Amino acid sequence: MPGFSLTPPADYLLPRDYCSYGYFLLFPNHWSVREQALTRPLRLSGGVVGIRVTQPRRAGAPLKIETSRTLARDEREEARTQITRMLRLDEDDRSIAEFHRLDGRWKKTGRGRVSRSPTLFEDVVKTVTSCNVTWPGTVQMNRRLCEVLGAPVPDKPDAARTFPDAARLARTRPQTLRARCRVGYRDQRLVELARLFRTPASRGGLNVARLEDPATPDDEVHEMLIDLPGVGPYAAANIMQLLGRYARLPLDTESVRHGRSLLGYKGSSAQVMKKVHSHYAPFGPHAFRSYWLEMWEFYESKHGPAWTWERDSTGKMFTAAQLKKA
DNA sequence: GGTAGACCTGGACGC
DNA sequence: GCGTCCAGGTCTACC
Repeated sequence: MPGFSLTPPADYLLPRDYCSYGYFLLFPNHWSVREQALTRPLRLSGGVVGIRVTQPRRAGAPLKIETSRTLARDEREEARTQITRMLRLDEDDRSIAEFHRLDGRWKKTGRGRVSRSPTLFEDVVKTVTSCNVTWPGTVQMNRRLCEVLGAPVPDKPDAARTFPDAARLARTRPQTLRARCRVGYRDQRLVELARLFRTPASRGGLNVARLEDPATPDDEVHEMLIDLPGVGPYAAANIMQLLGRYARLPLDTESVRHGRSLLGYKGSSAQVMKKVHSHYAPFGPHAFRSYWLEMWEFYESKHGPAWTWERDSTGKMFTAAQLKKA
């Protein structure tokens, strides 16, 4: 199998750092528990390619990237960029060290990276499909978006199809999204979202470069995100953490549950949310990482390490009823 | 600025 | 197996 290798940061451990956020369980991602390998298709300028990522069980060991076809040099660079984004290999070591200084609980395990998607568009759509729906619904929507609108990996009919890009989603009829992808009332919003990604900023579209520029102030990024269809305060804060901006907390009903059961807060949902917010405020620019890793540790205490979770049977672990029981 | 109610789907539960 | 209830964040209308 053709491929290439990628040198990660010295502390990088694929199972721990990739299986660190729920999106690792969403199509078209697939984590093989048995092989401890990530597979998924990527969309490159020369067409779709299937990738398989593995790492010897040693922090910092080179990542082995196997590809379903031989890539030209520029395509390999594209794949490298997307994989780097997805695995957060570009997360500044100093940022992780600073986080560990602020919240010493994670230094020993080395946790700090939270995985994401190869593109911002996929992250935004995944966030919108996680709003106002239980986790199995999110799993279903993402699976169907790929099955209905994704492109196949050439010569690999059994492989997952790509996540639809903005161009594909922008020309899909809302009725198709609703009927075949089961996205419900999100149909029109998703199409509008895709159109905003497709339209140049000079013609009223989304300024993606400005959003992804680390020099853009948090407040400006938040303002741009909150204007997007389907994006409210929770989704905006979540997209911000996916952009590497960890100061804001995407608080939802799960946060309230966490605040009550683990942090011992009492009162109305709004009061508990306020208290949860204050609880993580001392972690400043790394608040989200403290919050999220605490939540993740709780899930793992109930279900074992995330790298042992099977994608196709995990949905039911995170229904509201199961979490209440936990 | 704050809030009530609609939006849509799938899981849970009772029969 | 069927019907009903409920969970979930965003958006709009209204005060």
